[in-house]
Amino acid sequence: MRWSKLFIPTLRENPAEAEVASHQLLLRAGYVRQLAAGIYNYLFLAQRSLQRIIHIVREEMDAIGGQEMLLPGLNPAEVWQESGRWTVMGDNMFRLKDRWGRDLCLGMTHEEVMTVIARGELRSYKQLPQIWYQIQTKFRDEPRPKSGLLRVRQFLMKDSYSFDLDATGLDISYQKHYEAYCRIFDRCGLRYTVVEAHSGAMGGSQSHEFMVASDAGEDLIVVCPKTGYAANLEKAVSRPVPPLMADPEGDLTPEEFHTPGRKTIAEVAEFTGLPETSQMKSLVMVADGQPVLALLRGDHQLSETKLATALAATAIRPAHPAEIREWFGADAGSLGPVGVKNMRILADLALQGRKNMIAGANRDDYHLRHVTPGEDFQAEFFDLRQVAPGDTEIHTGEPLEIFKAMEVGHIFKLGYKYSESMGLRVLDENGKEVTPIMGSYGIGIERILCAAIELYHDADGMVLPASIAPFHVVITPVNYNDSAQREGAEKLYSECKDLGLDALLDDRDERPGVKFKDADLIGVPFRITVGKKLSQGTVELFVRHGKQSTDVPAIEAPQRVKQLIAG
RNA sequence: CGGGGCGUGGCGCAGCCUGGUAGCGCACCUGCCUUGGGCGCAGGGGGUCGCGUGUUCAAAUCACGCCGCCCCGACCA
Repeated sequence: MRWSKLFIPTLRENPAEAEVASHQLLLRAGYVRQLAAGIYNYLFLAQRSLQRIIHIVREEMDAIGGQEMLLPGLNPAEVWQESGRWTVMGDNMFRLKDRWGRDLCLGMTHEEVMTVIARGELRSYKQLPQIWYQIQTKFRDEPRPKSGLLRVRQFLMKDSYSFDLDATGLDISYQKHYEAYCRIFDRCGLRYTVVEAHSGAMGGSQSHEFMVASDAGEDLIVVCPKTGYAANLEKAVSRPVPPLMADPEGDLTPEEFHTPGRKTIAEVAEFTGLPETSQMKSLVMVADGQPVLALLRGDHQLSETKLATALAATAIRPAHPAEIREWFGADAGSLGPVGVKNMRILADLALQGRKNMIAGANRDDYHLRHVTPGEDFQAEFFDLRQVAPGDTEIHTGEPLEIFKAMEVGHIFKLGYKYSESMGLRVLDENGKEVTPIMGSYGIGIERILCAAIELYHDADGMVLPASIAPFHVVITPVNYNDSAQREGAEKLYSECKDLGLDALLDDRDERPGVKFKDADLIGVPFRITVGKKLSQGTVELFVRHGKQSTDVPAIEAPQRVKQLIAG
């Protein structure tokens, strides 16, 4: 294509609202324009790049037997009410009414609709397994869209769903997806980590996320380079650093002492001269309307996800100050488990076996010393603790690393949640009715592009992998008014096209600097520069990644580009 | 939903405190010039100053209300 005819609105300066690199560059390079918060127009370059990503996704999904469909974005309320998610999704769901006042919503994902198709048509075990997928626009009314295309309200997702006769079948479908996802992200040129993910209180049994390490990401992941352990922080387990001071020996009796104005763990630690690891942290939470007391070692953080999982709760929040006062007769800062009878007490595993610790006395400005779990109060023990820097791998004690990452894919064993609640049944080989088991698998299409930009950019712009760049190569005559250069460039352009390369001819009457800057910005991986040396039959081959430039014979240049892309 | 910031030509900003002429850089258009990293000269077009109400002789500027966008937090199948 000829640049002079294209709409590629590059910007010299960074738009003020863009914070993360991918957002800045997508705007500057003329890929996208914002229409509203979290809603973007994908212009020519973005569309090309996304189509190349989609092409890769489609090839790999087809390769594992996936069958592409296209389901409606507009859904009737009924199917979501059947699964119960009409209410569970809350404000994150875009809802609307038709002219008759019937409730509709915009699809956030398509488990329900896929299950409706399946239950209407699948009759026999002979029809299983099935893998159905689509590449489709999803709508989510995010409370806070941010970071350009990273968290938006409308986005493209490849979502697939597997239907199997039994758990063994699901394992196979799951594994197929796992491997297909690796191939997809490999082909897109991403460096990624597969982590164990929280599968939710929603009946899921196993789940992996495909994460790209980046400070622009919103997730934290825990990785052990030595053992290969990798998990989302929501799910990760670890061996905590040992307590800094041994507990006093013996079964001592709890003893109240005055702690005026000391509310935080740090203040109490300083006041008592005992480290935070000798303190017991008491957090009052409300899970599905029920109060619960969560206990942790003083230096540890509660994982609300783990607590919710332990309680099988769907909604969890910290208690309000008024609730705490009502239930405990004291304010946060002086709370503890001793004498608490009106709620469940869950304690983190790190408190198991500890004794004679410091805890709040449930009396303002008083704490207790010599508090021992199992003796002075009873608690249910669970892993409630968030992995912290310095923790080690739970089995080996090898060091763990924690870093930010963005989620580009997620695979999920759904189990029977939707097939059960929505009445999907088939007959097995004995003629007995059985409920198929499902899996659900998503890929964020735009996030692949964002992740690639976050991973591969420099001060001059994007450095996209050839597989997802909008063009493979740009042919840049230094002076388009020079007829020799112009003709040489035209020739190279058609040769590139003949080789099957996606070529862009920069036929604009611009100064060379402008053309170079623009080409660098939009991230085309290769550039053939046609200048004065053309008279000796030589052009320049510029490699965007690394910015190396070499003189090559003009007749060889297109083939060289093709080889570099293949290699 | 809590906290903070911003809204002035397409983009980036100044002007606002202390009310009175809307300004700069880039981009754009025309002409000349130039052609290896966002050239140069000259001329030119384009702005309901987010919206509304109020104060005032007079509002981009002051007050109140609303809307939008960004950031932090909460939230995030």
